[in-house]
Amino acid sequence: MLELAILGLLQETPMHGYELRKELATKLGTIRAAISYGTLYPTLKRLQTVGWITETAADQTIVPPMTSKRGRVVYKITAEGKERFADLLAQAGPETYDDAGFGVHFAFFARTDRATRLRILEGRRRRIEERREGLRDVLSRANNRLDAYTLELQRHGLEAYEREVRWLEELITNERSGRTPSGAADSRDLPADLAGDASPETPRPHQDRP
Amino acid sequence: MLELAILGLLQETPMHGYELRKELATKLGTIRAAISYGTLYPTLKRLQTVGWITETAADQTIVPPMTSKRGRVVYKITAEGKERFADLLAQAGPETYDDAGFGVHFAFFARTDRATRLRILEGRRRRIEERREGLRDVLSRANNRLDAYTLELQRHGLEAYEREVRWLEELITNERSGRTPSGAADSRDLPADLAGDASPETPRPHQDRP
DNA sequence: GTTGCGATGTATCGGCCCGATACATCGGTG
DNA sequence: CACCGATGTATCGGGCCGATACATCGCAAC
Repeated sequence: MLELAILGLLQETPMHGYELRKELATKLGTIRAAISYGTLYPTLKRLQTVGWITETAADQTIVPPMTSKRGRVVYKITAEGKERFADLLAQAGPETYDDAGFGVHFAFFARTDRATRLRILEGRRRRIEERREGLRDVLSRANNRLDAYTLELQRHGLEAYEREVRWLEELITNERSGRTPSGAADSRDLPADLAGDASPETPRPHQDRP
Repeated sequence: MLELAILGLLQETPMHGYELRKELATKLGTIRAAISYGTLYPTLKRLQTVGWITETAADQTIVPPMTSKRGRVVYKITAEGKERFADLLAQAGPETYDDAGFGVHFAFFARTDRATRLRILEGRRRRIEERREGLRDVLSRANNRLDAYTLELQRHGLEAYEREVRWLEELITNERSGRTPSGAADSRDLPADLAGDASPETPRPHQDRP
């Protein structure tokens, strides 16, 4: 799942690990607080060995600091990596509907075609509905087996599920009626490769120091 | 964190692994969907080696099935385990305030004294407030750097944080005014072992459905 | 001016936890 | 009696986290 997020960000622009972590944090903020380096670097290494990203020496002309020794490492997505990213975005397995998986997929919906978006939203809704029903069963059946605090916890969780289902329903309706959340361009018309140079009103996905 | 939950359940009654998993699921339903056996059994083993629980052969007189071969294993909490459970419940570290940690602690609030409950609720509130502020910063500062879907994801996450803070605030107010969610007995007076049967009356802290 | 501190930056290690898998028994129903 | 779903115990590979270590840069305080 993290692999997908990394490929997605590197598709926008090459970065080094530290930047990647920050971008990941703002992009997925609500989904995963902040990715650990103990996760990030091994994952980057893994992505290199399978050839989806490459490691390039720091671009000295643009970014002077860290001149010697253990210099910065800039990661860049490969052509094969772009293919894999597209594949991963399009194909939705069961892990696409859990909290982390759904969040990452959703964060890249601007790069996903409408059919896939709908499929994922509906899969997610189904997943949450299942959890909601399970919780309702517990609450109705085991009402006197649980103490008040535990019940309150369940009640609060149930409310959160109900709210999420409503949210998903709204998104699904919007998708069906052709509207994206607030007018983002539909990805069907995108060049499939907008790599480094950002779209007009999407200024610098990331601002490097002047 | 899982250790705490296991000790808590075994304090109510001895169980074998399969039961434990089910009880865990209903008790923590909203927190962690269902604990994996790949987590449960190693954890039980670990708890045995440190001496907080013991493994006893299945009680044949009561539970006849699984008569031979790889029989059921019933786990029971030890005296030291009870002490550790009390310690873990009372002392709140940083991990007490993350999603999993808070959920487990909350699920055993009926066994926690009021001062500790307040401390934990306030710590959790602070934690969520921090996340909320971070998210607000992202949303206000990077409004034009993110696409509509990502923004929608953040907005939804922000709303969830705001809702949780309100929920916590309500719980804190209730605690301060001496009311537990619905009148569960304060744990100071409990016999430390109330096993299976629950509180007689379980009204709603928060009234909702008819 | 140098000292020290906070932000930037790369990397590893132990450990928790998950999903997949394997194996075995028990209580039914066809 | 054959099968099947629920019950039950257990391991393995791998993802991810928190703690930790180490190095550089920019800057402000002394």
